[in-house]
Amino acid sequence: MTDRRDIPYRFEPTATAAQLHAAHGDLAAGESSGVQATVAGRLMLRRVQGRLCFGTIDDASGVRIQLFAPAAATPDYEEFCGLSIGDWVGASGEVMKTRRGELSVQVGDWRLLAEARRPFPDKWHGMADTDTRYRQRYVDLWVSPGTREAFEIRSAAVAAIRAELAARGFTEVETPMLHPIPGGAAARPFVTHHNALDCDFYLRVAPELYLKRLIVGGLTHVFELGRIFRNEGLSPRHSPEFTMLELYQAYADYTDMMVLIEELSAAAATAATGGTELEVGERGLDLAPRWRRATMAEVVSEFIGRDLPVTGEPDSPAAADLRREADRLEVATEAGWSAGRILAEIYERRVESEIWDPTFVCDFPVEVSPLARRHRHSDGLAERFEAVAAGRELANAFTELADPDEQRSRFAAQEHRRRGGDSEAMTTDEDYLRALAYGLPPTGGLGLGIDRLVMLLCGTETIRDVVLFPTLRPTAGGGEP
RNA sequence: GCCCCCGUAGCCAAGCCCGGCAAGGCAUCGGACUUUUAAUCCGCAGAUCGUGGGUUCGAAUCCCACCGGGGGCACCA
Repeated sequence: MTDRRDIPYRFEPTATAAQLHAAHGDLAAGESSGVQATVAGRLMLRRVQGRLCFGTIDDASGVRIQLFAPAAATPDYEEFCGLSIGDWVGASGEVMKTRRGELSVQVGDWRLLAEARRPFPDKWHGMADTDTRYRQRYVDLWVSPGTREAFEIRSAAVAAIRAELAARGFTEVETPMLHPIPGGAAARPFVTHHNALDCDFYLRVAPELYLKRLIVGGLTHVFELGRIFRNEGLSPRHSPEFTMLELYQAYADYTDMMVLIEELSAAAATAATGGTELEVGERGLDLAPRWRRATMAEVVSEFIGRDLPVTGEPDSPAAADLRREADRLEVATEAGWSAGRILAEIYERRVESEIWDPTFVCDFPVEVSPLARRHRHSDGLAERFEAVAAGRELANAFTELADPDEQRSRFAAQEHRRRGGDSEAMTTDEDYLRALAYGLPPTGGLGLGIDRLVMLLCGTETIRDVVLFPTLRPTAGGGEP
């Protein structure tokens, strides 16, 4: 005789709930299929009615299926009725529809697969406390509608991006996460220590400088899709660890990167949601190419309502003009900032969040773009853009700066800012300069925030909804008793 | 780091302004029920009201500090 409480070492379902609904959904109410099936999942609902018991299990296949257990046919019926909501159960029997037309497996045999020793949340209200949802995601995934879906969207989007890049001949690589010199982005790093080498390392803030070393090394199409770490504030749009697609393509420039971002984003949206038209909050958004291209000067001028100067030394009339606008918009500036720096500040603080439809904001001031090549036509600007949608930055890209001498002077300018108290300014990476000295061909590169893209696909306002285990302050002992 | 809001049973919650026995629902436990769909009906039990201090005859409620979360600012993508 089977001990139903004896957990088996192995269990073999023959069908998922989704498969059974697809194969037998057209059975008439009260009809039996004659087909045997074994299903397994978590018991989400249970209705005992005297000599009949109905259970609803969720097997994560997207739909639930009912277990129909008549006392006369179900072994250990009393014990079956005693199963708790949240228990994992496997059941075998004929696929049938009840008189009320609910597709079910009539339980001819069953096993307990795991006991829920802690009670599951309310079957109707679910889990409302965000703290508990994030800390106990293993419960949230079962009881909160949409949680699992968000991570399926995320998985589909990432898979689509990898497939698109493979089809274009890109090589996926993995570069160090432990960096002796933090580089590739203006951000404060996490610091850690290696005992055997007795030296500090920084968790990477960007893989950029390593990936460009690979272009020097002849890997002409490379990308890395992985976690990066920035020791900065948390917000609905910022997580200390987040996922970035970073990509470099030899012989390409930033206009090629625009096309690539459009195509990758549209492919990810289509794979994950079935189309490029999305709903974010109350508003619609379409990721289909072709996205708007506008210069930073244009979008800021539009916002303010008149043409603005773009470049100028700190003491120029252009800088004074922009400073007046910044003051009027209550954007703080510092003495010694060039016109471009002020323009970029106004853009970041006031304009970016107002841009809704997907837009490439192009031609950043060169002084805020230390790794981007100077614009081929416009003095004082760099061939750099950010992709913006729904008021949020999605991606950052440029035509890469390849000249080692100019790169050295750009690093020097960053060092100067660092000495001035800017803790996010870059430090000089001598080995990177050496790599450039071996020759970096014309190259386009991009960094695309995967979490931000998935947020658009899910229509959510908070990054924690697309991160399985968001960073939270640890609790004593790692959890409640 | 600063500002605002929140924290009541395993879960969802009322009560808090205006101090006076801590509602209700789900889950659990016991009972009834042979086609349920958040099953229904009857009954039992379950609460250091986030933690600590203060005011008061009396504090979930008012005050202070701390812990945790959310939002905003700052910083950034």
